[in-house]
Amino acid sequence: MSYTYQYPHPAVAADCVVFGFDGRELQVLLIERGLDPFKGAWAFPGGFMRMDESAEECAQRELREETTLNVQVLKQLGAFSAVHRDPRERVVSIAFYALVRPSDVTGGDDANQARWFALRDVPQLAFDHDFILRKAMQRLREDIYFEPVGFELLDREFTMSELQRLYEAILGVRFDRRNFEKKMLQTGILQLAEEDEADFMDRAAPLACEPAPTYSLSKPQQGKPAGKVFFGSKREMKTMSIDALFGSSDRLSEPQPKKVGRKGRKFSFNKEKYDHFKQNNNFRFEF
Amino acid sequence: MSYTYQYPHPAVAADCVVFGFDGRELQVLLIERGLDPFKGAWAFPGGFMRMDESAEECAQRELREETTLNVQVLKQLGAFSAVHRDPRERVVSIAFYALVRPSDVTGGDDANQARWFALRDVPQLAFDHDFILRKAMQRLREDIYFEPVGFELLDREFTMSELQRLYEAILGVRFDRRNFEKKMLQTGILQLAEEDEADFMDRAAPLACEPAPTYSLSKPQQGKPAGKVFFGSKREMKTMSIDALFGSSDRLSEPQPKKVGRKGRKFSFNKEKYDHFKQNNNFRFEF
DNA sequence: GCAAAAGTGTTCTTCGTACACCCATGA
DNA sequence: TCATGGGTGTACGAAGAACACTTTTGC
Repeated sequence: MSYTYQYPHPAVAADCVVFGFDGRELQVLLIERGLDPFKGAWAFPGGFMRMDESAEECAQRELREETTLNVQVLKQLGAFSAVHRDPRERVVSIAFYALVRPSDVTGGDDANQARWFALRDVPQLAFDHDFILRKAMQRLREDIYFEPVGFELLDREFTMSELQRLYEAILGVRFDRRNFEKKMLQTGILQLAEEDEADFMDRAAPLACEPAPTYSLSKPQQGKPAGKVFFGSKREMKTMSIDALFGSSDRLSEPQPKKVGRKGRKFSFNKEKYDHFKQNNNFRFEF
Repeated sequence: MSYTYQYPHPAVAADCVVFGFDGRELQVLLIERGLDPFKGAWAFPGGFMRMDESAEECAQRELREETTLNVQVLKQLGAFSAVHRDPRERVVSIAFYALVRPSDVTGGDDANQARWFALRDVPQLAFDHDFILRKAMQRLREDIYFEPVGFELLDREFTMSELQRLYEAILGVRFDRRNFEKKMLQTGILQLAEEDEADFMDRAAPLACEPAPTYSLSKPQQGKPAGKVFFGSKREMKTMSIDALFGSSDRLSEPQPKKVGRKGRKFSFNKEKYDHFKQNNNFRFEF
């Protein structure tokens, strides 16, 4: 079978940058290439677009085929169209990124050569995928200003410090614990997870029927609108380049604790508010 | 001549959304289509990508050919790849947007069917270009948070209210004049245009050799770092949809003064700071 | 003269930020 | 017992937001 056109056409492919979070570091899902070019090198899942699917559908399909991952939401990073980015023929790649939870992945690791890499351990990638990864990181950092991102990356319940570590991993900054918690709760996007909620009621309710006023921090302030939320320290951020996230700087290597959060109140996202923020892009997050 | 491939390939095109500002309204540059499909309809300048150029180069070239405009900076909006977006064959379009100054355009209107449309007057467009325009507007509104945008859209010298009108046109909000000026000057990105600077010295210097302290507003505060800059009223913004900018809402139609700025101190951008902000994306603008 | 725009400061309130001590857990 | 992390509140300063009157200009 062959296909003939009056003018030359490039091939069009879709590639997919999948981010995960193991509670400590940001990770990326890669595939080991089994064929030339770049045989043996690592690359993003992806492949050529069919004529009856959009680029997004293609990315979704390839991801499913190559990693067994079923991802609902893909965000387009853009088209990469440098003339010689593929040695075989002219290929324009449309790249996407996706966020997945650790729990969604553990089951389906049937894929032969799919593997998670911590961002700092990512080897040199095939094609222009290093470049694409950089773009994806940039984009993730930009998006986090306007959209809460944790819901897709964390398990349903998480501690405040897990959430904080996620933000720190993505932005490459460290926040003051108390301020982080304060501002995160101010948004009203978080609620105590059920168990803890029950626990909380147990402690608070036996004597008084109303929620103990001393725990007002634990409950999202329903009355007030969420308002702006700005985090952390400008100075720290300014001096931190995106390279830090790739391990080429050692700024982030120093504070590397051994174990992940021991105990702590569990939170979950208020789905309604979360979706609202996602849709309206009115969640703000400043370093 | 014909080109044959083992697998089907889509055609790849680049389209270009060019924004301009006439001092009052945001405008878009459109081309009347001379051929089917959509003959007679308006569309963005654009065309098919050659094998020896990137999508960006293609957009640049097509823009030059169709409108005689030479645009340095194109920003990619993304790829549009819906299966049936072009009735002829499968076409993936990579869209860009550009900002140009009125003064850069007046000269070269050799292009037959190129025309500026105020955003509210844009007719229904060919292909999925309506959709692309919406994306472009969204993107422009997002970008304006992180990058000063005026330099590319305003003439070298402009009054504070021209700048304000530009921001209002893009964001679909109205700002308090005094607060807008205050915060804009705080950034240090503006300076008095030369004539006015001279005028200012004339008035201030004859008696005292030092700049008159009463005019401190007129000079960017060089000492302090720019810091964050947030504008306007949250409430107004919240209730204003992007539709307002397309004229489907009448919120913006009411306050429509007849004439453009009469007189006022002229400002220009401090090129150095401007480029710095552009590069580092550390300019912030909040409604 | 009249309508529209330009020029100009202050006050109140909100929010960001910095910061320290005690307790619980697990090694 | 020691190290790590969790839990909690306050005080200061910066910045946003609201706001009115006078002068100038163009018609």
